[in-house]
Amino acid sequence: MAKKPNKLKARLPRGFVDRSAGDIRATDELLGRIREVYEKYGFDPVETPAFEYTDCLGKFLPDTDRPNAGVFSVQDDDEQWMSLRYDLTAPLARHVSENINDIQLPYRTYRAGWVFRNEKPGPGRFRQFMQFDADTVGAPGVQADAEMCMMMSDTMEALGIARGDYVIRVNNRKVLDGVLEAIGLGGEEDGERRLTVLRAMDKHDKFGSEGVRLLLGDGRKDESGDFTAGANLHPDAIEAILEILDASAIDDLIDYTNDLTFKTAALSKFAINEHFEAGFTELKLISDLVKGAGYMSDRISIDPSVVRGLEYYTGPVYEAELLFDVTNEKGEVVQFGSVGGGGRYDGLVKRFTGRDVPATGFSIGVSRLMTALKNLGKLGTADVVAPVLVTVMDGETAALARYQKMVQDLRAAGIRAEMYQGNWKKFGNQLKYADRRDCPIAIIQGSDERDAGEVQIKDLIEGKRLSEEITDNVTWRESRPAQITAKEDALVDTVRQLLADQAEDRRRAIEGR
RNA sequence: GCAGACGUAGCUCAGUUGGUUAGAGCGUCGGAUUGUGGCUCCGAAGGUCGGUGGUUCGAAUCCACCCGUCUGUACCA
Repeated sequence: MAKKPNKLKARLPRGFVDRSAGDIRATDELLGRIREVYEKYGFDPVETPAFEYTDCLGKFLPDTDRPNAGVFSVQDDDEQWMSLRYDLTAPLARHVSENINDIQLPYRTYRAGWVFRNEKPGPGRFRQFMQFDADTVGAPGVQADAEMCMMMSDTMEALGIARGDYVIRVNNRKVLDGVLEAIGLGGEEDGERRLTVLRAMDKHDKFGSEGVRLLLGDGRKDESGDFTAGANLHPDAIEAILEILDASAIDDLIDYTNDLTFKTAALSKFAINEHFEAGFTELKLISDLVKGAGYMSDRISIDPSVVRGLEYYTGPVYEAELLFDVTNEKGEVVQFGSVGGGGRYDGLVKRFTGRDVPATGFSIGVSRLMTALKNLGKLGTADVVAPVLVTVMDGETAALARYQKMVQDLRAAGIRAEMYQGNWKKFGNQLKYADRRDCPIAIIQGSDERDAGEVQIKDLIEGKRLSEEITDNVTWRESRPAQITAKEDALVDTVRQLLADQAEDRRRAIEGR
């Protein structure tokens, strides 16, 4: 037997997805609502390309065959390495630096875009995803950070997430640095262990206090038997860090009525140092600013356990967390974590310009947020009605022109409409097409109707309901359920009325549920 | 990256201790019905059994390696 020629296998690279009409419409709606908030705060859009020279993106340098795992990189024909952006912050720093003389600082700007990460994909975790960022560049004061927190809060509520269903948690890198210094990890040589401790703290949500205790101590073995080395901290230091993680607000840890002192048992064994105090002062200021503007701790909460962006954040860091349960398609509650975050990055522009250009900003994970909102039913249910289908019973040019005219009249009246573009000779297929496409109405005009100056208008939704009561095909066909005859010049008005009735039925069905 | 589980038609899955031509349901397409969706009936298409190599008279089945999916974990700007 002759082997069949190998057909090309149609396949998508792993970690990438095609987006459906529903996804695109839902995303557009989401982006629109976020944009409205940013615009109201006085931010302007800017867009940068998907590719950047690799060295401009940050820590990855093109000195090996592949610049690094984590980024998608290619070599240009002049042999310079370029990479797909993995966030929107580094490209913004490049844009500002390149145009520093033309940009009026402080520069308030927002942008949405696809970013790419070359890492292991998982459910709800892709190698291409969308972020929507806002940044203020050239603003040194923490009032800029406070504004970012308030804007994140407003954004959550603009998306229909009720107050109490989310919280913006704020911390400061300087506080964490101070704690690390206090427990004896302040030295140059302790960089790696500091990272280990911070990563362990970041796992608190996932593993709980006991898991973190292991990671801060000897290490932890996961359920597959794989072992993660620990930070080997002194037991007093471990307890101190766990006190921080278990606190829900900074007031639980610090007594600042007179002198600044730690309240809790283990932390009290350590001294408050300069870093800690500087960080704490900034946090207190942010707290006072947002409270002054009416944002209480149910919206923006100072929380010393927030760990983010270990590499480049220099001061305040903040993240938006959802507090309601998010379930997956199997109905299981999933660990959702944050849907957005940011912080102050005073060093990024300086890398290019040598000038101190302090900046702060945050990023919303659009794809993640959309998953959560979809499960909450807060988005994407604004259904778009499929087009009215004008069927074709006669392929003669004059007849086709007549059908086209009907379609154009409907469109001119603002009604989505299309003429059947498949093989018109099989009429049954035209209605089958309309049915599967969820068309609300089909228009039929054969020679009989044409001679009488009439059209048949078929309510496909009502017809589908009636079909449940009819069991034999002859009756089904001859009764022509939910079909009315109208004069051709009344086509648009009749369709409009029918669509309005259908919309009313849908509204009632939703209310009745 | 590390550890484990899994991989048979478009989808969900059968397939005996290794034994002839690998099956079912759903879906798709065609017909009954060339001017009416659904139901019903009839028929058809669709498979390198994830890939490669090995053991064997003989492999979907046993072995090795590779690829992919899922779970956990590491990294995550």
